Amino acid sequence: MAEKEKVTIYDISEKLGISAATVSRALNNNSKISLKTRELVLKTAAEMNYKQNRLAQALKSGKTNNVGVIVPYINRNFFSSVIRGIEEELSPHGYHVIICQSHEDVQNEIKQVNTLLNTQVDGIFMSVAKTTQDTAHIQKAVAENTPLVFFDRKKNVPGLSSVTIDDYRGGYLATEHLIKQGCKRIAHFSGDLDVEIYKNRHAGYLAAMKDYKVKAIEKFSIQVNSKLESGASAVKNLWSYDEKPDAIFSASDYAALGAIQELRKMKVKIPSEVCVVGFSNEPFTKYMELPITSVDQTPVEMGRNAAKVFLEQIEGSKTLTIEKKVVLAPELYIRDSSNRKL
Amino acid sequence: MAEKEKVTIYDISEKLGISAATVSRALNNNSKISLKTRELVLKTAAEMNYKQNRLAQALKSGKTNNVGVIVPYINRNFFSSVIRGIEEELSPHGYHVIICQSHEDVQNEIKQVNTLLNTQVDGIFMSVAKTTQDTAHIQKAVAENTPLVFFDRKKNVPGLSSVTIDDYRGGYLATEHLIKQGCKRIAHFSGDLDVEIYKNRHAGYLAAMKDYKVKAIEKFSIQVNSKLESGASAVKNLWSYDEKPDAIFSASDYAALGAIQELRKMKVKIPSEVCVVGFSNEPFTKYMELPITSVDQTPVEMGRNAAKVFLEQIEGSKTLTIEKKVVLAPELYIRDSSNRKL
DNA sequence: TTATATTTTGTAATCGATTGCACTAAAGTA
DNA sequence: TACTTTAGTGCAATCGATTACAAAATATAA
Repeated sequence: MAEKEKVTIYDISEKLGISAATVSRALNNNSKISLKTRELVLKTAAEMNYKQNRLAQALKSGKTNNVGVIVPYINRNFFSSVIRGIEEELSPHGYHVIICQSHEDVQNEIKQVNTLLNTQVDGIFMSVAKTTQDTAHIQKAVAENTPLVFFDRKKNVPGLSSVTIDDYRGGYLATEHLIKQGCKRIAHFSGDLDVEIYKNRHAGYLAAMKDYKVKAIEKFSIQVNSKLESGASAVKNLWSYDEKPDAIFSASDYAALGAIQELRKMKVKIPSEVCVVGFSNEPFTKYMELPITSVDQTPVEMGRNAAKVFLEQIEGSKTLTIEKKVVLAPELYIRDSSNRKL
Repeated sequence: MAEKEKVTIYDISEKLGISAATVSRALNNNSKISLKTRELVLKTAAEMNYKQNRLAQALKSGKTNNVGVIVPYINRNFFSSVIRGIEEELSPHGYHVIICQSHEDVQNEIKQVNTLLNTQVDGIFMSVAKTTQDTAHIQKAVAENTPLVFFDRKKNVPGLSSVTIDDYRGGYLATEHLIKQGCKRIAHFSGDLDVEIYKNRHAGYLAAMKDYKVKAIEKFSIQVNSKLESGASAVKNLWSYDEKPDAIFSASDYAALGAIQELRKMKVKIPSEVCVVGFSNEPFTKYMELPITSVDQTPVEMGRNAAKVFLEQIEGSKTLTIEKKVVLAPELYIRDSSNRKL
């Protein structure tokens, strides 16, 4: 009904008796055009409620002002926070953010990259799926000259930038803190060591142990996944040994929580007998009755930084590929689960 | 460098010595075209690695295959879960999801609606900002014939569909549960009663009280916001009275948690002396040592349903506007904070 | 075999904005 | 006055795909 007819530059040109080219030039505010015509056009355009057709513009220029973000799941606090950062940094520059989920599966990831490239996004942000090994689909972006920025979980692909946190440092900080609490037998719950971030957290743990001359007991390093049960069963496992840990540094907050719950059942006192530190600073960690110490990954900042890297890339000369590796400093939030000085 | 030349239908038509129109028809698989040519074209297209230019297509057809979602903040669990539902339902249909944040501010909301309409999205999903009163910007979508589906927080605009949960029922269920636990003096923490969802939860609370002939004490209804402190101070307030509540139904999980923390400080036993029920089923509620009973809003389902409504709208006849109000049933997750039968 | 119906294909316009090139008119120079 | 600049516009092609209409090719009927 109301079906507003869309106003085009042709409507304006007709109304003013000038060519559409002139209208376009006036609107774009640059070329050589007389002040008089420009003002007339701008005024008329406003009166007629003209709105640029961004599709036509995109077709002509090849620039869509859309970027894509690929994450495993959008409703994980960490990822949605990164996306928030990206959106807030990019939105003032006129970009729209398209979100895609890989469901932690390479096949989906490949599909998503392809459709994003096909819709001609101006850039792609991604945190790769845990299982991603081959990077052919990612290199396609390079081949098509579409900037791609990794965040958190990256792959080493020449020409591509990344924004990550210093997981090694995060692991180091957490472990150092435990050592300073007087802990001597510190266990580590790591994620899949084939995934870079977990490998680095583990390395940070080992480095701190070494620096402070605390013996790292091999069987105290246990691989878990991000589930409560996984942390719980790791604890059962550890407590079956004669020599029991007096601290746990878990690369996952969920596993840390599972561990705490299990320890409670076993009447082990936290933090006096065992200190626990998690990783990610999930919202729940600070709400617990026994708030959990955790390493914060500053996800919103990560998103903002990824966006900035993208903008530099776009605004810089197109031919020159800059490969920028931004590494953010994680922050340790010390809470009751590991604070003996209460 | 590699800068792959994009293959167009003209390249194919040239290679095969036929017209681009024929190629287009073969690709679109519909019109009358000989089987022979179609197969030849499809084969060649595949060989040449042809990819449709979605921009050109969008310009011609006016359909972008993009939809926009406007939420207050994307990194709130509820909203990101709804978005997940929308994405998962729409992605198989070839749609991309663009996300926008209103930051709970009408001015931003207006801006977002406008830029989404300007980029010609095929549809808009939104949960309005708390402060939104005027709906002129929303009616603009109606005027431009762009389907708009509200979820959770809606406005009454003729012609627009919505997917919400039955907040009234949620409030009723929570209150009924408390009554069945034997509670007689049930307090209610409500949100801003100008906001429909909070009004309805409140109404559900009152209705259950009435149905079960439990006296609703006026001063036991307190307006809070979604902050821990707000819940804590509401408790202080309530406990200054001679007659103290023996249950709290909070329309916010955060306020419920704040209340629990305050009650703990006051050495009030939960659930034996006071039962507490929250609303939203935030992830943290189930992780607490004293897990909190809460009303689940089935956000992913809400997103899926909103997407379905949109698809119906799109696929149905364009002229006929269907106004569909989907109301989902909330679910009460009973946990220790209100379960006396432990 | 010729006339007619039916497929199949091509031509050209269209979606809206941008831009190289050409042209006009006004200003500047000798 | 005659000639060169230069500012300001218009023309028309372009970005790629779609589609009404016309034309050609093929099939069917008489």
